[in-house]
Amino acid sequence: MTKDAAPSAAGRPRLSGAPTGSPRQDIIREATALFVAKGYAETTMSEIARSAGLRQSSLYYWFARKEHILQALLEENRSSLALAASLEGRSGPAAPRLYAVLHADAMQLCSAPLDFYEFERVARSQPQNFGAFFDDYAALHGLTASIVRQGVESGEFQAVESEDAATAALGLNEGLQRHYRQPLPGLRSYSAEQVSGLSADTTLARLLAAPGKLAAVRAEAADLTAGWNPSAES
Amino acid sequence: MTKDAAPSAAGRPRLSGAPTGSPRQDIIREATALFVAKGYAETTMSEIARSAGLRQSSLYYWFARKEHILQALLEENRSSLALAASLEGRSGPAAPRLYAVLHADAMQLCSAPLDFYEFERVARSQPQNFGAFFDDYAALHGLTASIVRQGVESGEFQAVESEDAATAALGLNEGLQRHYRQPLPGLRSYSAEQVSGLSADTTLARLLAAPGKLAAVRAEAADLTAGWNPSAES
DNA sequence: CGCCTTTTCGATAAGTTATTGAAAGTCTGT
DNA sequence: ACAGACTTTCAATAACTTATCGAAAAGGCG
Repeated sequence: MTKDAAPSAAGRPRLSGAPTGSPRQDIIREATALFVAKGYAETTMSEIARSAGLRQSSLYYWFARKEHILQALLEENRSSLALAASLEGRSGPAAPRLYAVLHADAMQLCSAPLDFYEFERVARSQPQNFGAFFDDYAALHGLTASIVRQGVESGEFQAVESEDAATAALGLNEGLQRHYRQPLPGLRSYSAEQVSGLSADTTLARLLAAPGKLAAVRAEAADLTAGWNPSAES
Repeated sequence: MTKDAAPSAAGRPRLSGAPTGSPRQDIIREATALFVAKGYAETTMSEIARSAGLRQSSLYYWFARKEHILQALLEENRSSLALAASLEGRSGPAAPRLYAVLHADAMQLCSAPLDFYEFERVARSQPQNFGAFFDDYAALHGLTASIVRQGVESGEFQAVESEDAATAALGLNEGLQRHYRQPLPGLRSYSAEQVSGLSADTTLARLLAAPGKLAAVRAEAADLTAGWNPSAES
């Protein structure tokens, strides 16, 4: 049941006559487009089925629950954690590493198919299926706090409590991604790059012992991120 | 239709025999408790009806749509805007006034019956009914930016773009309220006071030209807020 | 007493997620 | 070639949701 992708032409043919490619991937692709356009809660299984070219009840052959489609989406979005894991253990000043991690996380939050909070809501209602989500978050938080601690110990950063600083930094990322996804009426709207820059700038400006170095930190962070390939890590 | 509160004993008696006090207020009260406990989307009209002592369909005599109950809730939660409006025009240093506004806003976000993002989601789906929500937000943002600008001009703050700083400050409040309402597994949990302090501390530490003054600012802000009564303003 | 207003109720429509058993193909072994 | 197993799809339907409608049950008033 729920095989990954069977390009075989077996099974009852579709009424729509549509060419049955890789149903699982088709469903994920169409669902992603709909989630992006309308959000998770507002997208119905009937709409996904119509887009993917089969009937609503047939969807449940591939995904027993609506949340499982979301779960399949999640597993393609873990790159910022990999970057953080890589940069946490690297030598050199902490500030550019922290900037790179925060900026990459914000960019990922902005470009993900789903609003972070919508994702979190679903994850919380299905803890047994989304344990990886919370594990990843806790790991990212821990790595962020670790980089902060390194910066504090080296004197780059002011003397802050590293766990709280990490919570604030990630919370700022989450709060600001909203302003990219859903600009509030009457306020200016931001691009993903602007949101990510604002968030990382704000956190670093708060932490740096020498605030004048922010521009240099930003440039160094760009070097760290350049050529980063999430899947090419040990 | 939808009268405010008619303590008259007219109308068909309830099957439950419950004493029909002020149905509208009863419904709001019970719905609030359920929203706090389970969230808006997960609370059904049937549950609200059961708690309030009438039938599901009878609810629609008092509130034609589920969102109207939420709308009624909103109108009791506008105190931080009033504080901001009061403090924006006041003389004296900007830092304590900004701290007081941000702290009060965070406290309100934490103590509100509904998660900010859940509220925003509903508001966005019913713009004609929730225009006041967006108006209030834009007003709070404008006042916050104004106080930031005052601080920049007086030299208390670093030279920042005031609109962006306000966006970041409010976004941090919104992002952190989540950590109070729904602590993520594996991370420490915060009280409302801790969340609000962390948020206001973080923003002010980022803005202040003299970071060492944060403790003093915090104390002055407490004085500004002390004895503040939302409803006693011109 | 008959009529109007207020409030509640039951029945029901239309939409949602999810289950079930049957149908309609391909594939495999003999 | 063909019986049986396997894969995939479908229609029907259950259980739940928000919301509407007309009827019912009271009080108030001429």
